[in-house]
Amino acid sequence: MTNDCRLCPMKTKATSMLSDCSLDQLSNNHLELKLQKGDAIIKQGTYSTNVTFLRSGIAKIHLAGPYNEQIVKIAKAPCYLGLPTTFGSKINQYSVTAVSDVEVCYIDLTVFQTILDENKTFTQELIQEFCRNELESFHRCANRTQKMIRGNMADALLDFADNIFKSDSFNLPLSQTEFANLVDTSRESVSRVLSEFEKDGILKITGRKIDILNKKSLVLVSQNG
Amino acid sequence: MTNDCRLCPMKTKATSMLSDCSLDQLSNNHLELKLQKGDAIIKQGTYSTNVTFLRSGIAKIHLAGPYNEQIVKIAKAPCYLGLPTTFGSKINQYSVTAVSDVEVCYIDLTVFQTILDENKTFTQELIQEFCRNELESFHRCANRTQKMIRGNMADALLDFADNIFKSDSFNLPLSQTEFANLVDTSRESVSRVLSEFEKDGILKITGRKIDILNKKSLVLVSQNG
DNA sequence: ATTATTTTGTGATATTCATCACAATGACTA
DNA sequence: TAGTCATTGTGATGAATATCACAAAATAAT
Repeated sequence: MTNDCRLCPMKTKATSMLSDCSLDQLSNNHLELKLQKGDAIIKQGTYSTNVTFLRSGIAKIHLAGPYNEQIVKIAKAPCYLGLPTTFGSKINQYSVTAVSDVEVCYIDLTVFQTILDENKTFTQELIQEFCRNELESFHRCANRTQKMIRGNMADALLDFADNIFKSDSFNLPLSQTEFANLVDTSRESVSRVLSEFEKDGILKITGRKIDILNKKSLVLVSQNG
Repeated sequence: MTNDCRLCPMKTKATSMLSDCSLDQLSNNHLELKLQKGDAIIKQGTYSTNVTFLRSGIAKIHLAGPYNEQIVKIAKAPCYLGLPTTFGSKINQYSVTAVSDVEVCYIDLTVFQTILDENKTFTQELIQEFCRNELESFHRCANRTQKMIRGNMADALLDFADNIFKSDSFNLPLSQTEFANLVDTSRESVSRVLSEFEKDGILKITGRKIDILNKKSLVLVSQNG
C-alpha cells in the first residue's frame, strides 16, 4: 500500500483541499495500519498524541456511561477519529473500536496542527464538520431519550441502511448487546423487538444479515414507535 | 452602554486574543440588545445570518424533540450562541431563549468570518471550544439516558450550583415543566423528587429559591440515584 | 469432533415512571 | 376585588421495559 497521501483514494473533502506540499508533509508523518474487527483504535483514558484517520471500514465510538457502555455512534470511512479529544482534551474521552476490518492512519498531532494553520479552507471544513457533529448529537440525544425502543431501533437500522451501507440489505456489524448499547436498551429487548419486526414482515433476519423488506413501515415505526 | 468591544467587560478568552484592529471591526458591526426573561434570542427553523454573543445573563438552549421540547443545556454569559448553526447549517437547528434578563450582541456573520480568518489563535480557541462542547454533549447524553430521575435531577441542580451560579443558594430560573424538559422527565416527577429531596434534608425549597443543605448527599444521589 | 464460550430467544416478574385526575396555590389581568 | 390563567402538589393507575432465569444456537478453542 502506498504511503503517499496524494494518492490516497480515501481523501476527505477537507483533505482534498490541501496543496501537494501539505500532502507531502502528511505522507511523511503518518503511520498506516490495518486492524481487525474488534481491535481498539482509540482507548478512553489514554493519552492522545495523534490524529487518527479512518481510511476504510467501520468503527464504533463508545464511552463508559455511569452504568453501561454507551455507543455514541457508528463512524464510517473516510473520516477523522478523535478530533474532539485532540483539541478539547489531552486524554481520550471516548474509545473507538473497529467493528469491521479497518485501515487507519495515525497522523502526528503537531504536523496536523501545522497543516491546519496553513490552510484556511481546511480549517473551515473542519470547523463545519465540528458544527454539524454537534448539531447532530443534539438531535440524536433528544431522539434517544424521548423515543421508545422500537423507534430507536428503527432509527438505528435506517442509519445502517441509508448512511453506513447504503443498501437495504446488510450484515449488522454489532452483537445484540452492542446494538442495545447503541439504542439504550437491554439486550433482551433488542432480541424481542427484532423478532417483532420480523413477524411484522418489516425485516428478514438471517443470523446477522438483515434485509429491510418494508421500509415504509420501518420509517413509520421510527416516527411513531 | 458602550458599543466598543475593546471596552466590553465580558470578553471571552477567545475574544481577548484579538488585536485592537479586529475589535474595532467587531464594534462597528454589531447590534447590542437587552432582552427580558422569556424572550427568544434564536429561533429554531429561522434563517441564521448572525453570530450571537451572550454578554450577560442566562439562556436555555432547546429544540423540538420527537415528542417534547428538549432543553439541551443552560448557557451562561459570556459565551457565543448558535455557532454550530452558523457554520454547520443555514437555518437554526435549535432555539435559545433567555431565562433571565440578558444582554446580547448580534454580530454580522461575514465580519465574524473575516476576523476568524485573520486570527489563528482566535480560530484555535474556537475549535477547542467546539471540541469541548462535543465531548461534553457525549457525556451528558450518556448520563441522561442511563441515569434515573433522581440522578439526573441531582446533576442538574449541581450544575446550577457549581457552574451557573457558583453558589449553593440560588433561584432556579426554570419552571418545573422546563426543569422536566432539561432532565427528560415529566413535570409531576420533578415535583415529587424535589419534595423528596426536601424531606431528606438535601434541599431547602422556598418557591423557586433553592438552598443545597447537604451537598454530599446530593453528589451521592447524582452517582447512585 | 468435542468442549468451552459467547450469543441469542423467550417467559415470568418487578420497577420505574408517565399519565390522568383534581385540588391548591400563586400570579397576572380586567 | 374578583377572576382568569399558569404553576405546583399528590394520589391512583397503567404502560414500557429492565431484570432474572433458563434453554437453545452458534462460534471459537482444544
